[in-house]
Amino acid sequence: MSTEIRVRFAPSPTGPLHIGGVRTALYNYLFARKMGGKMLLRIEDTDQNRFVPGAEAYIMDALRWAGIEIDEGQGTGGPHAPYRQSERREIYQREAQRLIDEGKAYYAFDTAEELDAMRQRLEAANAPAAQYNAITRMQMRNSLTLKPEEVKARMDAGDPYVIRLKTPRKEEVRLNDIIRGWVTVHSSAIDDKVLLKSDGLPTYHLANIVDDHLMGITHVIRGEEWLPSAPLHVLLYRYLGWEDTMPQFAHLPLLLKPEGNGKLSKRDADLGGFPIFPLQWTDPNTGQVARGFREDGYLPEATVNFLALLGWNPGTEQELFTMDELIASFDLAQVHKAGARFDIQKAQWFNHQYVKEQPDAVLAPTVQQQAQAAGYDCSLAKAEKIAALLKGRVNFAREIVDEATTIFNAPTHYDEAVTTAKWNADAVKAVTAFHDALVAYEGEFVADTIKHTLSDAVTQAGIKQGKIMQAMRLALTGSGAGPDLMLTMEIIGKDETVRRLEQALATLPKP
RNA sequence: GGCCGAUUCGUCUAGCGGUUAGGACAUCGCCCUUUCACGGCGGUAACACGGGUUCGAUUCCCGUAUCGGUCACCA
Repeated sequence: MSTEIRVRFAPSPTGPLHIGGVRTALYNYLFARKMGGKMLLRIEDTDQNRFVPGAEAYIMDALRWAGIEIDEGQGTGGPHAPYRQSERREIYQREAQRLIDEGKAYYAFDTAEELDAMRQRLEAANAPAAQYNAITRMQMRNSLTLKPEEVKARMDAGDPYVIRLKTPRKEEVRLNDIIRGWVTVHSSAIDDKVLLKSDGLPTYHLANIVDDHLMGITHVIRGEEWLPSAPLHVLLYRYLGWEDTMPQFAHLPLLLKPEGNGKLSKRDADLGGFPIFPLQWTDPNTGQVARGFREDGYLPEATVNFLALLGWNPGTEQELFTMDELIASFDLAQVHKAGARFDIQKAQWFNHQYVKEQPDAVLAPTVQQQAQAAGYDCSLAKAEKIAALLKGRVNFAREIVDEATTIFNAPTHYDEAVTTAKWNADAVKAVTAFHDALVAYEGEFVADTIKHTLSDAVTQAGIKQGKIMQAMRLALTGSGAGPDLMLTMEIIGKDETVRRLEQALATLPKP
């Protein structure tokens, strides 16, 4: 008997993966790695109506981007293939048939209209719950109420039918959730769920139990929205005779709106101006483009770190984690029970932490590309220097170029407040002296030597350096604020520095 | 509405009977810096309410309130 831990991420390919889904996948992955187990990917595409082309590929791309590795499953293969539920229909039909044969499920022929009528009738009668259950099923059209000959006749005639679970009338169903502890539900609250749809495909409830069992899943880690149907799943394991190897459940708290009520939605993302999908997604039907964390400039490491801490924490004060560190400290018992509001500011802070630690050479291509896109001429070497200068100031790599406009452009105007306050006779004298010193200077033009040249020139002119630095900055960049001036000059080069000083002297008002 | 779950600073959270209720984001102030930012230091700020249990409840139990989820031939 194997004790290997096996978990699965089982998304439905109905569109781009929601960021909450990424977190669910992440927790599964962390748990699997932590326990030395396996992470499976299964595609739950049993709803033909909701199938969206490209969604499956998107899911796999998104997981790869996040650094979540799949050990077995769709796209990877493994001993339990196929991992796409639409390709496993015979398996579900076989198990559903077994439930029928054992009297634990039955055929139902009710039409949508009949079901509607039943619910309306029950609601009108103020029934506690309008559901297809132990009581109401005897008034419906199914193999429990119809004569065997009629059931057979209908099936032979090709009448559409579903298979429903014969839920017991009164029975306590208990399950021990790893995160929440014991949860007890009375079977009367569970209705006769459809197990096999009239198109021959299973519903989630049947497919997930059958596959989890067949694939040897030991822990089901999924969103809290499944908690209400978890007792039904326990019942199914029992009826299928698999209760002794039933996986353990862990229901994760949901991601909530940044403000207001309800769970996080696409709409909140649009309103708040932040992504809700890991990768950009273009709807194949409408052509609408939804932004992604990746395209917005979030690093996968930052996104993962942010997501990991949204609902879980290690109990220590550590905030920054590599994937390996997350794996080492992850513990399902430390997952918080309540839903977490989605705070994009925190995500930005995490990104800042990671961007400033990126090697300059890694940032350089992005900077160069952004610079070129903005119409600037920028070598890779220059991009690397700019990255070094500015990466600590930004939340996103793409913002580096925004911060670098004073490097690419000579001033087109000069900040008025700074001009008024700092552009005086001493400033002109100092800028002139520095200009002249630079023209005569023949050595290497780097921050260190520039600093000395500047300092010497200004001192010789009889001026205190501190008094004119703002003016110097104004002359060179047009602004009173910005990154280190010496490094800025090094990057723009001697010729351009000299030229800008001349421009300032010629343009700024004579004090 | 029925059922299930949750409830600590504005937000993410630590806490698992006795703490000056800790950290992080955000915010404010100070320092650093020739400037801005980064960074460092510090401040403001929380146990939903009511009953129990207990020598003692943020912590355990029960109500109430509020929030969330779920009640499909969707997952």
